[in-house]
Amino acid sequence: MAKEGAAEQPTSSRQPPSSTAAADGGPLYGQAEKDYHHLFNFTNNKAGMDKVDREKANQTIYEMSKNSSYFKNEQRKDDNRKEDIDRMKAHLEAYRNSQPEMRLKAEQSVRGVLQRLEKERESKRGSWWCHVDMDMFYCAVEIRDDPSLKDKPVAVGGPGMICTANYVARRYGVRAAMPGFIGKKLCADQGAELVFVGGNMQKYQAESMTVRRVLSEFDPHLKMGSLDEAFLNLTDYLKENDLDSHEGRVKVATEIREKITEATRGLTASAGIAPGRMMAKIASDFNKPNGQTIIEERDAAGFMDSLSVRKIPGVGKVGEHKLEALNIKTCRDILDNAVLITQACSDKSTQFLLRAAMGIDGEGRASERKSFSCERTFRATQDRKFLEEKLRDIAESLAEDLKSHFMRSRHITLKVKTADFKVKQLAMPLSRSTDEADDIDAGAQRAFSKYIDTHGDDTKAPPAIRLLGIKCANLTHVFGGTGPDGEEREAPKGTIDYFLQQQQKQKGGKGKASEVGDISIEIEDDEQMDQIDQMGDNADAPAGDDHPGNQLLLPDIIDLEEWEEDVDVNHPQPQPPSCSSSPCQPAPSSASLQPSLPLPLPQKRQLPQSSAAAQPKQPAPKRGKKGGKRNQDAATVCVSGPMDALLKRMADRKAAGGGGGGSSAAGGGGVDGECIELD
DNA sequence: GCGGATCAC
DNA sequence: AATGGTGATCCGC
Repeated sequence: MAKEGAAEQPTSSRQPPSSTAAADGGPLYGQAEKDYHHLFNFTNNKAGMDKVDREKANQTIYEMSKNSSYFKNEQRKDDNRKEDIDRMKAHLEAYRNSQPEMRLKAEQSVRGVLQRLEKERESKRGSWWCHVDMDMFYCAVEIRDDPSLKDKPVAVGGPGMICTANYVARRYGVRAAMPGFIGKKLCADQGAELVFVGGNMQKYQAESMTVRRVLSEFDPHLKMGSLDEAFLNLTDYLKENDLDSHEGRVKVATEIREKITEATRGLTASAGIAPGRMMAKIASDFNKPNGQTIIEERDAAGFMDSLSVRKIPGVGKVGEHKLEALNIKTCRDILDNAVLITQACSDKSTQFLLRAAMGIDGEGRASERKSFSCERTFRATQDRKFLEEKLRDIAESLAEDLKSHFMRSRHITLKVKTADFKVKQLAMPLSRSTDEADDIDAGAQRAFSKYIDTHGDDTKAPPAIRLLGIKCANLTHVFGGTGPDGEEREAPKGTIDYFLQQQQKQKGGKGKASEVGDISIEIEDDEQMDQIDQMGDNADAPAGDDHPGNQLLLPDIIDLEEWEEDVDVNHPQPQPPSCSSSPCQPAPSSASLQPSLPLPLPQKRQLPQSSAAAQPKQPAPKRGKKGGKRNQDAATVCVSGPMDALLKRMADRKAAGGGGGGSSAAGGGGVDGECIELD
């Protein structure tokens, strides 16, 4: 209620130059910030900086960004979202004015859905998940190995992009995913100098393996999300070790973190234990860094209720703003306004949001990889020859990638980003599956020609381009043939590819040996999929895969359950927020947090809160106090570092050297608009 | 099926 | 010296 007016703001969106005439006469900062700073991904809304510093940082960021093409594009996108919102609001208005019987029906339907979900939650009791998240992982490794960095603001990355920043830097407003030159300025303005450290993927991978080794003791089927985080199903471990109690969980979380710190010679981790994957993940972020949070079943609902919707993995900046336009800020709000959401969101989104708000995990099967992609940013140019060569390089890189994974692709998509940051994609089906650079290149070049043709007539030059990329999809496994150098294609032991290869050999063994040139397999049946799932834990298959983050070969032990429905969001309306305000989360009911280890965190206190259900007397183990709200004041800023790509690229370059090899593109013979023919 | 968007890391 | 790269999913055409 209320709030409605906010969306009415004129925003002057439509005319690009006039509103952005900000160049000189444009809006002054004070006003501008109100309108725009929500556009940044990294407005710090967490603790760590006091308000003054925060405003100062935001001003600096705004000043450095306001005239950039990047920022102007962000404004454009934001304006589009506002239009979406207006449409949505109109839709909702129509609903409000609809026949009472209709609304009654909708309400009953929602009630039914909520009841079903409640039942589902009930049925899933008793399973315990842990999420472990390394604190500022890359940065922590670098600082450990060079203690002189300890008290300086440090960022892993470069002037172009920051992957991870330490907590000293965060105090100046430096964030992961922030361009390095802005971070540098933020520090400089406050008399400090940001130290950049180039990353070393190999090292991080090694550390990650160390962490994994420690964790596998608690759950041999653990799933590494990325180098710096992992999900564990602790249900069995807790039972088998007689630790299935609050105290037990506290103990396990503490032990996990201590063992990690010991094994990594000083790196710290944060952990969350909860009756679900999603809640565990949220919990691990709750007391970062070097902290832990345990959520008991009886506290789960209360914990979720007070949580900001932004904490739900899958609700990002845009989703948050859309929900905010509906006046929905917390998970409790989601449930209270379930009918509204039903009307405003797609079925998928509605399901997702309601489930998430109740703390119910989505069904997540780690599916087979569906695409390979490669994209490069460079200085914007119209030089066609340069661009075509870039495309060739990318095609070669992808071909290598495909080959090393024993995959072929039958469909490519060209991606083009112009100097004004607008992105276009062009699909190009191929006539057959391929892993040859020539083929990929031919398809991409054809798509590129098409792009040029449609974006510049004879009189007007095509726009300058700052990024080119290719995505290969429609994948099939390939075994048995010969590789690029004529050697037999054999998948590395321990990989899914290896598994399938063995299977294929067995099958082939009964009749015709594996003499068949190329065999393509598509995995479709569930049984096979399950087998693949189960092999992930092969401890012997660390395999230094050249690919850092991915290669999901780790299974996911999920309780059965049929409900499909996956993860994803998509809601209706945003609003021109002036966000920033939310001082982190209130910690609801009795989520007990257990410090342990050095832990510089101040003890958090909680006031009794009207936590709905009577508070069963909870064993107050050591210190953890439960009760109600917690204020997160502390100087600690949470933000887990988004993993990078910059580093990946560095590593790739180092490892691969370079793809060279010119050779001309074998022509896309048959033309015919739709599918490019390959010989 | 395509192209645009959003999200996580 | 000018805001990254990879993979996935969803939605509206």
